[in-house]
Amino acid sequence: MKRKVTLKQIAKELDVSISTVSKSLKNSSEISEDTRLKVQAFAKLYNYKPNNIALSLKNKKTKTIGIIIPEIVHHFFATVISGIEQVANEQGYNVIVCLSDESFDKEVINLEMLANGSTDGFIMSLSKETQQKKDFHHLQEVINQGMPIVMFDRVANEILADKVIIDDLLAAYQAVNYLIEEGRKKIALITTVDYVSVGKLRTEGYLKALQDHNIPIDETIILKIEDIDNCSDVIQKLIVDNEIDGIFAVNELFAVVAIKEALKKEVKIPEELSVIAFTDGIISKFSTPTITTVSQNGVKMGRKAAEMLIERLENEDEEDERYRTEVIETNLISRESTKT
Amino acid sequence: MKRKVTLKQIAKELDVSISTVSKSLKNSSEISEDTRLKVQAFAKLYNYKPNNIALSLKNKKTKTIGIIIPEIVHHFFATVISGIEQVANEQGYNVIVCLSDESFDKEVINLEMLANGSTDGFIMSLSKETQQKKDFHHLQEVINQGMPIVMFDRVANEILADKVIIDDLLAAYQAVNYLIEEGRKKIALITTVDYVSVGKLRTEGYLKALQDHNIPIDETIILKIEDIDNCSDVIQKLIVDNEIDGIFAVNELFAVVAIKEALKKEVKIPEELSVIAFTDGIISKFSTPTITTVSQNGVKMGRKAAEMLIERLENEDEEDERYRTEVIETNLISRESTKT
DNA sequence: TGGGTTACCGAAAACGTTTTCGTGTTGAAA
DNA sequence: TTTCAACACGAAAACGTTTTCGGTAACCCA
Repeated sequence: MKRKVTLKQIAKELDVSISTVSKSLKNSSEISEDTRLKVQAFAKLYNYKPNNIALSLKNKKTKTIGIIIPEIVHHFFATVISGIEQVANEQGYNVIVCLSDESFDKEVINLEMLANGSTDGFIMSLSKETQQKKDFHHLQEVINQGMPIVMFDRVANEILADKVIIDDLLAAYQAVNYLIEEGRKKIALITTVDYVSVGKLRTEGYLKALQDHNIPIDETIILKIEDIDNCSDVIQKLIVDNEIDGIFAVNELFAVVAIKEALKKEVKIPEELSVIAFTDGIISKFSTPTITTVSQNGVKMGRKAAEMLIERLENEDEEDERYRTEVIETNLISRESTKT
Repeated sequence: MKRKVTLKQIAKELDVSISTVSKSLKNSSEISEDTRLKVQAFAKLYNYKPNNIALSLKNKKTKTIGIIIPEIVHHFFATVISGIEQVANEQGYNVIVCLSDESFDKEVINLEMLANGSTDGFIMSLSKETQQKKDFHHLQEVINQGMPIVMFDRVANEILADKVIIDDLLAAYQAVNYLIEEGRKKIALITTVDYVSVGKLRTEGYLKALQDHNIPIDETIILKIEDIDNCSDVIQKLIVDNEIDGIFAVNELFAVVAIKEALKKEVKIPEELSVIAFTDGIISKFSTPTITTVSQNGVKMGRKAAEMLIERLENEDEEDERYRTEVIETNLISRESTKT
């Protein structure tokens, strides 16, 4: 087992100084061609590669991006990581991924851990608990230390930072509009609890669409679900008890459960009941019927977030305090769960 | 913006030496209580946290695990990462994720990049291209340098290293058995091209099950699919042209496409056609009908891989050359796509 | 008074780089 | 012969830690 070779070892073997070796490998004109080639040959032979840690310490740059997200077994977050990784890779950065598991404490711990030199900046989406507590001092502290943060999807208005979002309100508005224009009169909403920022915005979009079409808002067909694992009963009740003809769900899981419950009760989709879901994931594509969705381009969001972060990192001297919020466009993908 | 404070700065402020500060913070008995408390108070005030990079350089340990996988927008791989992250977190390690995109070159580049000091070891699953080329010198080189690697799922027999796998052959055998015992006589196989190690093993399991029950092997109902995106036509043809009554698919995507095509042709599932898929993902749970699957516990695989790697890292002095291959048990999850 | 402890602290090396600044040698010009 | 530039290379600092080794007092005991 041959351990990694260092400049010092090469220097010793060739009986020159460390500086000479370093310069030779960088093709410095200070060094004679003779020694230069000799050193390079030797380095190649022993497969010398500079030690990243030493470089990081010297340059005060790790070329590493920290990603902190609530979970990874989740189609949307996985696509975002994928997007981040693409541009990170192009620009010579690595990504180090931490999961908060929707926990405030884990989010804080991970952030502090990585902030001590391990990464140059962060891309993150807040945990539910953090959004509920509205406690963002950990973010602020990291920002104060001069580390840029780019937030995506679940962002905090209270924090001054670059952000990448979709227009949740507008997209929800358009989705509900779509149902209305299809002729649906009684459109239910299946959403999350309010403290999740995107859930709240999507709910607002739903309400606004109804209002703009003078459709009365019926609180009994607005379902706020906390426990995603045991939602089928309450969703079935929603469908059975009310004569709804449309459902707007803030994620595809709610939608697919709703469809399954509706089919059980022999409600025809899309003839009698039309369903639109937020987030275009794998479920919508393969469910029967396939589900019309608002597609949230995770890869694009990830790419954009990474681009914004890296740009800040590469121009750190400029210290531009004008933070940008980038809005990624969504589009409605028509499938079998709606008529038109 | 207050940058991170260092030992040196604290030392200067308090007019003591760096060593004194370091020792004070470590509660060394060498330092008088007076100075100790003074230093600690100051450090706390300025929120001192040791710089990870400097520590890594000194200790020659990064406390970081490199993960290299083919893709991340993939339920199985995401669960594995999740499992790895769990135990890494418990043990104070971070994970840095790289994607090979099924490309040999990217796998090599990522591996070499991270091997230069960024990580203490690797957990990886080979890209398709690597398996096809059977070129593993990049792995061997890293191992020779003393970095432990744990391979999972798509492993290479040629490489001596710790591995975490499932018994693909046995699991496939059992799945096909299940169909046979259900009374199915003509069972088709939908699989990948042969160079993917797990695909090959699962195919072998299928063949063995048929042989053991004296069912003749019919090559016309064995489908090897290369292009996963355009497989529906050929799968439909398989179903229509042959009077099959069972399908064993090596992943859930093939299965769900098969089910959709069958339903289109009004083939009743599971009455006329029974379907079992490998890999228990999100599709199987929410497809209609839900799909009976061989569950491959990704979280468990990830956890085990991380445990094995960390154990090696923490006992590096011992240099135990006996590599282990851990087999994670699978289980068959009965759902609606099969009768019993 | 001298020798030995003990308590407290600092200097310096080490990890592996890069880079600035010297320094010595050579050759040519004056 | 002197002077100066060009050339080739090395020493050392710096990044932020930890840890070993010394060193200097003060104290105790004989």
